[in-house]
Amino acid sequence: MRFSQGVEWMLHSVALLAQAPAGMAVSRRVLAEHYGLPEPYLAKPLKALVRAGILTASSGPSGGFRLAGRPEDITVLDIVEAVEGTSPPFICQEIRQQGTAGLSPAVCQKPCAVATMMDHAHQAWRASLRGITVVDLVKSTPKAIRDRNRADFAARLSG
Amino acid sequence: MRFSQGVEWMLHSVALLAQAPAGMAVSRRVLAEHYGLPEPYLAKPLKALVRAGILTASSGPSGGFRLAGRPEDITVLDIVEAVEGTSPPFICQEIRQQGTAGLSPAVCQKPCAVATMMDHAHQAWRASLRGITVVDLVKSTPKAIRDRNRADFAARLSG
DNA sequence: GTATCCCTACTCGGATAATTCTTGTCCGAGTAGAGGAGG
DNA sequence: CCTCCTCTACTCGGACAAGAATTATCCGAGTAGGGATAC
Repeated sequence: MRFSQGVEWMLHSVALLAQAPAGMAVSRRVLAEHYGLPEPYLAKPLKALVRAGILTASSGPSGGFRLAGRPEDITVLDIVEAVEGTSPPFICQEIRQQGTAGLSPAVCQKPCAVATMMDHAHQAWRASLRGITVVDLVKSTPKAIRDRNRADFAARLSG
Repeated sequence: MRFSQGVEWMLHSVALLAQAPAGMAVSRRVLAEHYGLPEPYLAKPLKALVRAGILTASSGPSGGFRLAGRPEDITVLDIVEAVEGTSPPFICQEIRQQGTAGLSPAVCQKPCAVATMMDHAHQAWRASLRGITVVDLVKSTPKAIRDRNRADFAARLSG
């Protein structure tokens, strides 16, 4: 059980987009070069973020991606679920209703204890990620790096 | 991102094994018929539980699987991690060290904020599952079902 | 009647194919900006 | 000098292969129990 790499890529990319000057769009190519990632495949998770309403995309020269809303309103959970999907990792197959000891559907109207507890754990995981916003992510990065990113963006705007 | 089906199978199977009379071994075939599962493939996750020390296996007639320890000492987390592995779903690839904006290893001695928070969420998930034992699982099943399981095991012992 | 031996049949364990999902890649549609021509 | 038009080049989006992990399956090694036999 492992998350796709797109999760890490998008968490870092969104944090980087939050550091861009207001109104500036960052292209897929710039993101790929910034982190040394395979550029074509970045399209897949980026598109997922656009569909989820986290990013907006614009075409043409000086086009690219930018945040759709305020960084303090975007949680890490939003990003992770936009890439990985909202489906929980554990999906009850109701095996208690099958086999020689199969239970009648009448008895199984309430979810079984296994499914309930796995769901509780999943909600605990979600709550942990929902408590962190993109602003928190940016604040956690060392100031020297943020300064360098700012200078990098400024150079791109002028050049 | 989805758990393998073996997780659900083993959670139910261990709960069922906990209801068996002391010393009685339940074979793979009985488990498969009980839940209507593909019998040959049950071997894989069952073997994982044996390797993890949760179950013990015995060969020959009247052989099968039984709990290795007391049900109150076996947590749900033990079972899930025995089947799925202990590797966390998010593994930091340190992309901040790559690309044109790659950071020097000296700056990256402390894990990045993304990895730290994903790990916190994973630990919250583990803590939730660690708080539930097999005894809790059995107690959560309706009494009528437990009685039927007990009668079923008794019939198997005599017949 | 009892103890011993053998044999059958049932068990788990590892090695082996088919399928689904993630990963990686390519090319086409669309658009904004730059440059040149005309007024 | 200003405005309009065209053209270029850069962008995203969807469709297309390759590899890996999960799912599913088979057959062989080992063992415990039952039955027959000898004492």
